[in-house]
Amino acid sequence: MNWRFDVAVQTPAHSALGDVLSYASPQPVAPGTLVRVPLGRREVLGVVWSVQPSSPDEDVAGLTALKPVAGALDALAPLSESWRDLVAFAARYYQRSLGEIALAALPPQLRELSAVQLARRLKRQAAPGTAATEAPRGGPPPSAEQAQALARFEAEAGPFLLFGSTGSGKTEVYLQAVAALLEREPGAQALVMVPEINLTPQLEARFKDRFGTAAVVSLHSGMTNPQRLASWLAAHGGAARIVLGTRMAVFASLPSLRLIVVDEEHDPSYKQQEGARYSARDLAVWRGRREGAKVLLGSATPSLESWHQSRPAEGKDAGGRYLRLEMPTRIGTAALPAVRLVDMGRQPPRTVLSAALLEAIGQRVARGEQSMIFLNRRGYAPVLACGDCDWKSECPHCSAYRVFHKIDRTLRCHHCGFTERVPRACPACGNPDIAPVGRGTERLEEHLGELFADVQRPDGSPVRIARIDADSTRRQGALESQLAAVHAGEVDVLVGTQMIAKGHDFRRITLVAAANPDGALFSSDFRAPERLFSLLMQSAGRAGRDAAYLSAQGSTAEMWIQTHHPQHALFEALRRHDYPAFARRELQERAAAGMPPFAFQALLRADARTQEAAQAFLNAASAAAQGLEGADLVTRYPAVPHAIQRVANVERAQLLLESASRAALQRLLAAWQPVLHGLRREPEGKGVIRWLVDVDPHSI
DNA sequence: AGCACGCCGACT
DNA sequence: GTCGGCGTGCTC
Repeated sequence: MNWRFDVAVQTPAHSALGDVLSYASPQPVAPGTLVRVPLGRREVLGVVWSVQPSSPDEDVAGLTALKPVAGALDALAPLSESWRDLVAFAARYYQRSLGEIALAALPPQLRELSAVQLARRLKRQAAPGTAATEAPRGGPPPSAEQAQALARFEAEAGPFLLFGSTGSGKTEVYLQAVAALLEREPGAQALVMVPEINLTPQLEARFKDRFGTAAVVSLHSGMTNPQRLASWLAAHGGAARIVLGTRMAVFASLPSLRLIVVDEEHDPSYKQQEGARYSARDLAVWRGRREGAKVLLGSATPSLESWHQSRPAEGKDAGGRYLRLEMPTRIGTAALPAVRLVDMGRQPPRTVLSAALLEAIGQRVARGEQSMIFLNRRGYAPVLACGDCDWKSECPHCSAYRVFHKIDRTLRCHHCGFTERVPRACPACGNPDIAPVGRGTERLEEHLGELFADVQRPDGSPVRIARIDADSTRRQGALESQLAAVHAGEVDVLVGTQMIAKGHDFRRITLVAAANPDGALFSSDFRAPERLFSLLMQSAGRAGRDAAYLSAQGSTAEMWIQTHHPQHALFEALRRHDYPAFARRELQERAAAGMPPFAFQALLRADARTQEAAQAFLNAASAAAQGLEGADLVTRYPAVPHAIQRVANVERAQLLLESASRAALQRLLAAWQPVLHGLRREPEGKGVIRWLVDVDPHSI
């Protein structure tokens, strides 16, 4: 008897190959087994998707003889059917090949290991891991709100949206939910996801402290390949009770998965922005339902999708599918910071930091407290311009300005990386008077130094100003050491981009300011206000985290916002820390405009040498979509240039699809895929470098 | 995507 | 005479 294996291998997204390739084997294995198979001249790792008896002369895809499987990694338990379902769903939903998702979900080192090496590795790992899980240490007694949220979590099926303000103790709820699960079911597994690698160490410490070192493993791209393999094997073998990780962890093999936590579920990092553009949060919800695991999404500023999905039943509306748990009170800390709006229209022209804000920061410096100022623009100035002619520091390769970095006197393109030394004089007219326009974090840092030159700390020493952004933290470990300096009180005023807004528990910061957040108010990106609100709420949460410190100082926590639109509803809601009010308004606008979450979107993007070629491909694709299944329920917009039209001499264009029916959109995308592949060979596809489909795109 | 094969310019 | 440029095409 001979067997035919259909195997998922890492076939490229744009190849004409099918989802699975067929191989022959004299022996059957269970689906989900990892195998090595020949592919062209190389040998690659694959996942067996199905196995069936076959005759040796069987004809598959025009081939008369199948190549034999090179070997099976059968020391490893096969990947479960539910895992394969998750991979298959993600591949289908995000329009990628099965093998691409499946292989990306496995630790990279698995590709290099032979069956023998793997077996040895498994034996080594199994030995120490057999120790029984330690009994979890008890946590602090839950607050009334936490207890109530936990009680509902235990009683209902979910999925749940835990809406808890910063400092309300969401993490403690996660810990207790996991503790209750493990007490009831000692063999169960929990998956806990966070948006960023930087946030895993502190969370890992808390979980290990509660559940013991052996029970917890991490899974993220900052780990070395051997570490990742070890964690993955511990999860797959069931030895790890708790897996902490970033979005990639949603694909971890977890045979006894019973609980999935998605912390900061609104965070854009959950959406992968290259390759397979999946949303780990959405896949977590899907996976939870498929595997019967409870799903707990948590945020102080939920995504409007999740907020809408968790709306209570009202009148004729049956409500959303999620259950909302609310924890409005900040515990163990002072009240939320007072929000002060500064009307920049009433300030002298060209004011960078208003007199009132400077005064407030100065007072805090004098008291030995810390302040933090956000500006979402790194570098010294976003543009350099000639005073005589109309020369500006455009990037020759992109449709964007190069940013002036004073530190090394360079003009740097933040899109393609093209860097040159700053010219001595205008390259166009020779005028030596070329000047920076606008402000970045570098310039703000310098400006503050001048403004506070005479301000003294309590001990009479000069004020200490520091900056944290992608430039200051380029070196390995630089972020950690700079954060440590802030924690140690070695900094009085911290300037930075949004990277300092997230998660850091600074105890002595009492004032947070947003220098210039107006850009997002009238952005062409309809999600910009949502991101701004969440960023400002999160930033506000950095101030006054330690109530004891505040009262000892006789100080209060403040969040300052400099804006030309102090009456804007977004700031009004922020002033009252009222996310529900913000969400209500925003959802009304989205509903009226027929935008997500009231409609579903997908983008077709094309990159080409010329904008015409990119658009020609998209328009041909759009025309070819006419009449395909689902097309009647999907609106196809005309092809337009991307917001940043040219990057590294590649022209980019995109076409938006929108439908009130997710199913119709999915049907159209599925039917479109072969058409798009075919189009590349046609004259319309000439000059197209690549194309891609982005389902539920984040920025359009 | 790899990794071949394949057909034209400057070097030991 | 060969080393090597990346264009085109295939992988069960």
